[in-house]
Amino acid sequence: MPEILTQSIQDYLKHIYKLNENGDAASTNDLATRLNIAPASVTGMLQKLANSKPALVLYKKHQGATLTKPGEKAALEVIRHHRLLETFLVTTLGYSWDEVHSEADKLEHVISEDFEARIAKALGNPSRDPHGELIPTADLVMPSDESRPLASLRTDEAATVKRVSDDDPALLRHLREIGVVPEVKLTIKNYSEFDGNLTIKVEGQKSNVVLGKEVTSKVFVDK
Amino acid sequence: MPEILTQSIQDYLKHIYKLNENGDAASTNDLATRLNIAPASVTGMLQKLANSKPALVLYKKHQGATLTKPGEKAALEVIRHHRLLETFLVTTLGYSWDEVHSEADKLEHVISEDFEARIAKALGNPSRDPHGELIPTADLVMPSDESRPLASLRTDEAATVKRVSDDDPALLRHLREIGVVPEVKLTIKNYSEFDGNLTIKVEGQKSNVVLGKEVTSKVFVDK
DNA sequence: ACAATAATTTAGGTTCACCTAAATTATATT
DNA sequence: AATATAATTTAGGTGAACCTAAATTATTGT
Ligand SMILES: [Mn+2]
Ligand SMILES: [Mn+2]
Ligand SMILES: [Mn+2]
Ligand SMILES: [Mn+2]
Repeated sequence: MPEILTQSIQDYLKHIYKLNENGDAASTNDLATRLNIAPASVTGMLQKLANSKPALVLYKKHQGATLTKPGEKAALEVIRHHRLLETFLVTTLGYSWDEVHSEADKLEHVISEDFEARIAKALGNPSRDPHGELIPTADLVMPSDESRPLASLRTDEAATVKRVSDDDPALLRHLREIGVVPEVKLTIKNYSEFDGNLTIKVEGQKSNVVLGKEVTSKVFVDK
Repeated sequence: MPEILTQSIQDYLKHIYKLNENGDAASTNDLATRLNIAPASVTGMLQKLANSKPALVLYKKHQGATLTKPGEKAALEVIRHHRLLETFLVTTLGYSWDEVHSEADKLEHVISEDFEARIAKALGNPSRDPHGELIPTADLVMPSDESRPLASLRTDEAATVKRVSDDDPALLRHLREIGVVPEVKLTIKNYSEFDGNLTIKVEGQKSNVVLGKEVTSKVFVDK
């Protein structure tokens, strides 16, 4: 049993968790892309994680990987660290929301449970991070998320921004600029059948904006 | 050239720096003890650090290791991180001074220069950490330290506590209890020729305390 | 159904930072 | 000066986490 979860293993579990959120098993290639590791190396690690005691992933060759219960707990632990850290960096150290992701990606593996508890308390046990992403609870349960991609809305529909993808600083700066941040309301003025572009009125903004799929697939809203 | 300084290398450099502070070169065995690594492994690493471009240490077999200028800068970088982090943990997150060392030992390798700059600013560019240890400046210069071991004082001498060794939580809790913390004044009431014990009156404390060498060699004072 | 393409796995490396055991040097004691 | 002791180095490992190139297995389009 990997009594100690290395930083590498923690990263694998975190990314498998995120891929699993989209319904299906995490494929070797998808993991390789996201982790920036050769597919062959990913296969090796998946085999190891599946054969460890306790098994952290469920893996059948050519079928991708799923987390076991212990694997999921470990993943949620890392994700909780990451999101609490991002919140802490913004709230306490004045980072902007596009600067926190990479810092949190390093710190998440290193902080103690004590540190985690202290920042959670200092922040008032927040339920969402600066990008609106849900923070797993202290007992490692992920709150349910009803939001859906902005890209799935059509003309005249209205919704509230809930969360945005956090890994692209340039996207985050753009979103901030056009006012697309959590809890802001917006209305779809037009949907273009041709390219999927959405023309959107954002609450508090003078002019409408047109957003392509690269953006609307990374913003999640509630109706 | 180790363009990237691994966590291991950073630890070696930090400990070589500290051993060098006591005047002479850092011996293989002393490093092995402090790093909890077999002497044979330390030899290997010292050879590697001496042969890297640029060389980080000066090393001649059987003579121990000294830092080169680049090695010293790298060491001071890590030490600055460590001490700023300790200060931050105490000031901002309410850690007590015996809890911060191990947390800082992990974080010191991972924070960005941006993080370093932000906490330094938030803390008002402190010159000492919670244990009174001097913090290297942002341009990596170590301020000079005039303090000497409490153990070197004799009967009737008076002094001010400047810093205490930070790596033993039990010692730190004891020192706090008897009021031996930075900037506190004390007077030597008796020196025992036999075992080196000192009987000490600590400013603000009702009764005298007797301290052995294990303690008095880890407390540093100014006259 | 079958070839072309894509995804995945196997095989055989590498690097890093360790280890133990044995051999070699240095230093200290008589 | 010789010997005992301590410090240091050499030699020959290991395990983790990667890599590339080649081989295998799945999937897709016609
Ligand atoms: Mn993030
Ligand atoms: Mn945790
Ligand atoms: Mn720094
Ligand atoms: Mn300290």
